Formats: sequence, structure tokens, C-alpha cells
Amino acid sequence: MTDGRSRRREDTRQRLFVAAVELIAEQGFSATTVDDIAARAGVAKGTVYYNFESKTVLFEELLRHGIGLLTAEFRAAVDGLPPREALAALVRAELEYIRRYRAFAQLLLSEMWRTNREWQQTLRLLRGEAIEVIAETVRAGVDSGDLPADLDVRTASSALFGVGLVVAVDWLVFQPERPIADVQEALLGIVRRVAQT
Amino acid sequence: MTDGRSRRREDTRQRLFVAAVELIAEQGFSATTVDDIAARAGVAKGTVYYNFESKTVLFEELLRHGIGLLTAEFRAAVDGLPPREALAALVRAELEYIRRYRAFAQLLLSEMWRTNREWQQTLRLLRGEAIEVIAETVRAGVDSGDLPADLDVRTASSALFGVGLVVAVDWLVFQPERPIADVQEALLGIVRRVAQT
DNA sequence: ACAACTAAACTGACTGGTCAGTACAAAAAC
DNA sequence: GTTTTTGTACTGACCAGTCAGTTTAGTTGT
Repeated sequence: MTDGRSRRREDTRQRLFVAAVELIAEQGFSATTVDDIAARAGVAKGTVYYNFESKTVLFEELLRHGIGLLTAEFRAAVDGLPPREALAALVRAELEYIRRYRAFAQLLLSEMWRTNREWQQTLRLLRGEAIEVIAETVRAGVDSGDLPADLDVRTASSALFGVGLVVAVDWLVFQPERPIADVQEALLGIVRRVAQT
Repeated sequence: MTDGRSRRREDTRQRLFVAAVELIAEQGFSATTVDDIAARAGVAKGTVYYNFESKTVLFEELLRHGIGLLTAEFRAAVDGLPPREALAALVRAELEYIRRYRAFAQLLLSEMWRTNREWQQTLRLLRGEAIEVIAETVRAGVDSGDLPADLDVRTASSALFGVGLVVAVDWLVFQPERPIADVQEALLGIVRRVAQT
């Protein structure tokens, strides 16, 4: 069961993910070479190809892994909460996630709105899954009258997702000395005002 | 003065800018080749190097050109207006700009928060110039009491800039069938609520 | 206990292709 | 007659992906 081989392999994959996410966040997918990733992970280039079909597949699995985690945290955050509290919980969860997986968030922000890339379809799908959690919450709030009736669910959801991302990453990149708690405060304040019926 | 030669050259440079901005918006800087840019501009590769020192310099001048235009429109928009109206005018100007230079906005969103790229310093500087115009307006509003006193000028300004960018580009990429006027409406509503004293 | 065996995991030199940048003679535009 | 553009060919660096060989972890036989 606890096979040392598969544990070792999972470890290598994890190290490759970490190396790849950092480098791609800094430089972008195309500017990051497989040799770079291997070197930063402390493995040989061949190991990358033993563990992943190709550079693109490595990136796609990385996206799946990262966004999957985010979606899970979204689901856990809203669980059982009434709409307006759930909305605040979502903002908190998103920022907490960005704080923890800073490089991944930066990568997401940079690659999210690209077109004409082979992995674009994958990213679009995953983005949809994460936003769907937000959309469910917003929809419930609008239906129950807890949120303004004229709120467009699809728009509000994707805006909320994007805004959290951009504000947090901007803060991390351009004003890193500030505590993330301040961003959370500011964003919560904005969301609360906008959510007023 | 109106030298036909320099006008012609300016024309070529312009065509190269347009080709480059479209390709880089779609694929990113590294994935875009000089041959691609030349081909899309309908120009020989040598012409690119006759007009620009290198691929990187072409991109830097492109950034300067594009953000310079945006900054100018910001300045024109706020000219003489009282703070709260100036703020609304800024949002309108930003969205109008994004509508007109869609590809450039997309490019900006993708490259803005990168680190470790040779042109990053240039971009950071230019971003500062554009945001400074917003910051002046916000500062004036806070000083005169037209905007909430507890508003952090630097944060609010960069947030406003980034949010406009992300919401507009998100709309353009994921819901292109919708009229941009809707985004403007939504954003203005949000900004108005947040700006309430 | 431990040596022999096996398959999984990993290595790194190598290949084939791509791309930024160069060179330059001839042509076109002004 | 000067500036700008073209077209083509070339170079050298770089890089994704391959593969034959090596190491490691677990298994089997004694």
C-alpha cells in the first residue's frame, strides 16, 4: 500500500510542479525551458519526460492540480452558509489561497486571458468550474432576495473571481511590504457595499 | 517638414506595432517570432531590424507608445472636473481605451504582473505614470472630502486601474457578444458605491 | 539474514528543428 | 542620389523531446 516507489515518484512530480509554477509565474510558459524546470527541481531532464508526456501536459496537469485545489477550498468555504456570509467567505478563501499559492496565482493572472495557446481550452474549462461555485452562491442570494435582484449572476461571478485575483496579485507584486489582511479588509468592504440590496 | 520618407517610415513602424500587439496578445512575447510579426505586417524581416534595434526594443517602444496614449487620455478625461466626476470619467476613459485597443489591453493584462523579464523595469515605470493620473484625482477627492477619508490613495488607484483592466478584458475574452456599455455601467455602479462618503 | 533478480525511476548526452539576428545586392520610393 | 524596403541566404545559440544506459527499491529464493 505505502509503496516507497510511488511515494518517491509522487515526490518528484510535486517538486517538478513547484519548480514549474515558480518559473512560469516569473517568465511565462514559453520563456521557461524544460531544462530550467529540471534544474530547479534538482532532477535530470529525462525525469521530467519520465513523469510527464510533454512540457504542455506538465503545465496542463499543473493547472488542473492548482485550480482543483482552489475549487475545493471554495466549496468548503461556502458550505452551509447563508448567501451574504458565503460571499464574504469566498473572498476570504480566495485571498487565503492566493497568499498560500502566490506563484500559482500570478501564473493564473498572466495566462488566464490568453487566446491561441494549446492549453487554453483546459484553462477555460477549469476556470468555469471555479466560477461555478461562486455563481451558485450568487444565484442563491439573488433568488432569496439577499442580494440585489438586478445583479447579473454570470457577470458578477466572473468579476468577483477576476477582481480578487488582480487586486491580490497586484498587491503582492507591487506592494509586498503590506500585509495581505489589508487587501482582504478592502475587498470585503467593496463586496459588502456592492452586495447591498 | 512633412517629409514623405519619414511619413512612410512611420507608417511601417505603425504596421509593425499593430502586428506585434495582436500576436503578442494572443501568444505572449516569447512565443511570438520576428518572422511572424514581419509576415503579419506584410513586410520583410530585414525591415523590422531596419526600424527597430531588436525584438525586445520593439516591444518596449510598443509599451511606451500604448501606455503613453492611455496616460494622455486619462489626463484629457479628468481635465477640470471635480473629483467624483473625474473618477467616473477615468473609468469611462479606461474602458473606451480598452475597447479601441483591445489587443493592447489583453497584452498589458498578461505581461503586467510578470517578474524577471528584461522589459519589466520599463513596464513598471510606465504603469506608474498611468496610475499617477488616477492617484492625483483620488488624492484631490480625499483632501476635499468628496471621497472617503480612510481611502488609501495608492492602493485605491492601482486597484481601480487593475480592476478596470481585468473586468473589461474578461468580458472581451469570455463574453464578447455583450456590449461594452454594460461593463461600463456595472463598473461605474461599483465605483460610485465604493466612493460613497 | 542476505544475495540474486526485476522492474520502476532516473540520468545526461545527443538530435533535429526553430529562431533572433546578420549580410548584402538589388529594387522601389521619394 | 539618398533613404527605405525587399528577398534570400546564412550563422550560431537554444531548446523540446529521445533513448541507451545506470541506479534504486522492493521481491524472491535460500
